[in-house]
Amino acid sequence: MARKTGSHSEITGPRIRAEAQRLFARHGFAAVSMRQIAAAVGVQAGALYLYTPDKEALLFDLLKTHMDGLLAAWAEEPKGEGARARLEAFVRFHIRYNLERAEAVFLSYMELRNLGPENFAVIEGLRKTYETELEAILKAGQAEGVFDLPDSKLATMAIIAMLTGVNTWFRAGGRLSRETVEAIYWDMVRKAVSA
Amino acid sequence: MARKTGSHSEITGPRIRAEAQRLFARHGFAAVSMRQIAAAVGVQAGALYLYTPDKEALLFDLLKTHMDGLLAAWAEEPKGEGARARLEAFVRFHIRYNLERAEAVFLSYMELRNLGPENFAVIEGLRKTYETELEAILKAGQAEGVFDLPDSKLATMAIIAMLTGVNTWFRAGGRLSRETVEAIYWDMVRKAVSA
DNA sequence: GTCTATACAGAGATAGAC
DNA sequence: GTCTATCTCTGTATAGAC
Repeated sequence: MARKTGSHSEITGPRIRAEAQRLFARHGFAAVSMRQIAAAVGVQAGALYLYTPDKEALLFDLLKTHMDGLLAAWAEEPKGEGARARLEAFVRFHIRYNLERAEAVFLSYMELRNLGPENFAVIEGLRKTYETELEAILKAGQAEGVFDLPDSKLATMAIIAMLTGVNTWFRAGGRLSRETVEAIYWDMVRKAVSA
Repeated sequence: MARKTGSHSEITGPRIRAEAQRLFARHGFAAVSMRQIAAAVGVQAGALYLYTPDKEALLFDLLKTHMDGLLAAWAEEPKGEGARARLEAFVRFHIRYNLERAEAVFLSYMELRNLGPENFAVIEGLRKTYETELEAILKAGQAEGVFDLPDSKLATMAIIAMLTGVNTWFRAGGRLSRETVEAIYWDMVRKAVSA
C-alpha cells in the first residue's frame, strides 16, 4: 500500500491538539487512546509522536495553553474604576470566557491528576495566579468599604466555584441567554459580598 | 502453591467497594485496573467477579449508594421552621455531609461519564431530586417574602456549586474549622438570596 | 512527515482446579 | 470463595521503510 499523502506538519499539529481536547473532554484522558486521537485526525498512531513526546505532554500542552490564554485575556479585559466595577467585570468575564471554551475548562479541572508533579505544579501555579486576581479585587473592595466579607479567601473560592459551575448546566439556545445569566450571577455575587 | 485462605465473602464485598472508591477517587476510574483493586483488597483479580458483574457495575454501585445515602440523610436532617431556617440547614448539611465523604462526592461528579446511558440516568435522576430539594426551599422563601431571587433555578445551581466547591480546598486541621466554614458560607448564601 | 509493522505491557474477563 | 492460568483485546511507544 502506498502512503496516503505527503507533508502536513503545519496543519496536523493543531488538529491533533483539537481532537485530543475534544476526546479528552468527552471520555476522559485515561479512557482515550493515542490510536483514537490519530484516527480522529486521520493519521496513524505513530505519527502523533512527531508532535508530542508522549500522551501526558499532549494534555499538559492543552492545559497550559488554556491557562495562559485565560490570564492574558483577563489582563486585557476592560475593568472600569473601583472594586465594584472590577468585580462585575470579573464575574462577567469568567462566565463568558469559560462558556466559550467549555472543553478546555472541563479538562483543566478534571484531568489535573493525570499530570506528573512538575507539570501539575505549573498548572496549579497559573490557577493560583488567577484566583489571586479575584482575591485582590475583594480585598480592595473591603478597604474601600464597599464590600463586607467574613473571609476574602473563602469568598474567592466560593465565587469561582459558583461561576465555573455555570459550565455544567448552561446550554446555548436554552431558556436564558448568556448575558442574562451573567446579570443574574452578578446580582447574586454583588449581594453576597456587599457591605 | 496452596491457596492462602478459605471463605471471607461477608468481609470481601465491602472491602472491594472501599478500595475501589479510594482508588477511583485517587487515580480516576479509567486509570484503575481490576488487578489494582484486587491487590489492594488482597485477593486475585478473578475473585472480584464474584462480587460484581463488571467494572462499571462496581462504579455504579458506589455512586448509587452515595446518592441514596445523601438523600436519606437530608430527609432525616432537622430543618427548623420557615424557609430561612431550612436554607441554613441545607447549607450546613451539604458542607458537612460532603466533607465527611470526600471520595464518594468526588467520584459522583467526576466519573459519571463512565456509566452507560441507563446507569447514568439513574444517578442523574437522584442528583436532580437533591437539587429540587434546595429549589423548593428557595421558592418557599420567595413566597414567604424572605428571599429575593432573580431565578430560583440559577440560584439553586449557584448555591450547590459554591457549597460543593468547599471539598476542593478544605483540609481538616487547616486555618478554619468546618463549623467556621459552614458559618461563613451560610453568611454569603444568606446575603445572596435575601430580600 | 507519514507510513507499516511490531514490541511489549497491561487491560477486562472467564475456566476450571482445589 | 479463591486460586492459577489463560484468552483476547487494547494500550503506549518505537523502528525503519519510503
